[in-house]
Amino acid sequence: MDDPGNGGHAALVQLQAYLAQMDHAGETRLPAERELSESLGVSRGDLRKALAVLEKDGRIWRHVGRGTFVGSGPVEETIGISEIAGRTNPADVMRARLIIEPEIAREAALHATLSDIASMRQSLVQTRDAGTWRQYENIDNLLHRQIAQASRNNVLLGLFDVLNAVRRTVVWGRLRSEGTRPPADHHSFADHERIVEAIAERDLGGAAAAMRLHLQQVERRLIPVREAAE
Amino acid sequence: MDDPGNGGHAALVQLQAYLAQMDHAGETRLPAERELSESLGVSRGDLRKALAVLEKDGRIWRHVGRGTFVGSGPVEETIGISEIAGRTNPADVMRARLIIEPEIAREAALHATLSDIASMRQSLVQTRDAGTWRQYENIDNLLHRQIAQASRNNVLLGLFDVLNAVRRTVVWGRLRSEGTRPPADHHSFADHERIVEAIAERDLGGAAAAMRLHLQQVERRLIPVREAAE
DNA sequence: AAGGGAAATCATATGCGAATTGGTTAAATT
DNA sequence: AATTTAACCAATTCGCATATGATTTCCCTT
Repeated sequence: MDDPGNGGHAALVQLQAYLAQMDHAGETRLPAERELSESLGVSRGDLRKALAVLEKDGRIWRHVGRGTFVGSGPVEETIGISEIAGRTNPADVMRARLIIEPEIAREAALHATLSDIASMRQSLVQTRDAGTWRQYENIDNLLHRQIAQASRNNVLLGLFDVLNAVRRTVVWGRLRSEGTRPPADHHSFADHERIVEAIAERDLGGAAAAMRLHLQQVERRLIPVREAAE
Repeated sequence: MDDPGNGGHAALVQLQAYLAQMDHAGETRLPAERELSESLGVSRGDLRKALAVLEKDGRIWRHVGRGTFVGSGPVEETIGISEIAGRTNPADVMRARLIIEPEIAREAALHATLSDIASMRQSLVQTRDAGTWRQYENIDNLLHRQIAQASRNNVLLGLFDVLNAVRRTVVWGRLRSEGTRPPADHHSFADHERIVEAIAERDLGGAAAAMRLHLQQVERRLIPVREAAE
């Protein structure tokens, strides 16, 4: 039993027993390696070998400074916007918007309450009254978020917020010339109205199509034409 | 000029000048109110009135403990998974998956490299070899993420990660009975193979359809039937 | 001399208290 | 009477001490 090379195996057995006993208690974090090695009566090296096996097996999860946990690892609690934004570009952001926002509009057409729709219509008026591009963009942001909120699906709303944060980080600084204001015939005004009207009429496909059209207009404006690519 | 009631206006003018001078320097954070009021030679109360005007206008953004910033506010740098997960339910998560994952599969069919596809095929084999449900779920997770990675769109990949983290938080603890292993005729095996094959054949629509079918199977398994709702 | 274990060391993460900052209220001053 | 000033509150950040997993070094046993 004390053969060299079996020490690791013995530690693995003891550790598995410990895990089974602990898993029933609902605890997910196990003691520090220094304590556990002494508690189990095995060397820290052997304990680490056993832990490595279980980690590769996906039964535990280790992280420096935090500890060792049972299960498929503590779900990453927060995600960094800049981590995503740092490795992408405006084209990919638009692609992602074109994928999820039309479907969000579709869900909104299905689930929006009358008060949701009233809020959207109020934002529509405010976009036309915007005196500066900055004001316009704020209200435009608000309107798109109101649509996401009207989907009554907090997961979609959360994904929208992430996407929006990434977008604002990626295109940061790309401000339109200050002082000027959105022209009265700006395409977005009509686009937005079509979207809200489709939602109000519970036209699921129409809402999705209107949103898709709107985003394609924005894309065309943001990225120089590249017809052949599609 | 020293009329009472005009003090606020004077402060607003000075502050706007300060903002214009600072905005060109690229700095987004302005000094603390106590310093700035002394620096501009106005009372803190008047300064705060001016700041309130600019904030309502969307030109600056204030947050306790952090400071005051120019622009439409410092983009929220991190988003908490539990904030999303705490206000949702498995049905909404599945809904969101059904919206974005098929489209991710479509993008993957368009952009996947040969090495991407090879990795997926390897995961396919491993899912069949999984000895426990826990192992199976780990590899299943990996496969879905490989597909998202193959889209070559880091925004979509980031959104997938968020969605995945939310999913794992929402259904946390809903573990299948330990010890048993996935049956050989588990529907996911065939589903996964169809998805990967469609991606390998660059069949965009097929990949999306196969993924949608797969997720609908999973949904049916997770949530008791509710045919009438659709 | 070789192998293995214990201790030292490193890099990362957390916890806590002090300092900072916007928001609010009370006192003081003119 | 009104405004400025100061004091206080609540939320946030920052720095330092501590904890933890990873890695290296040293020493002892055989």
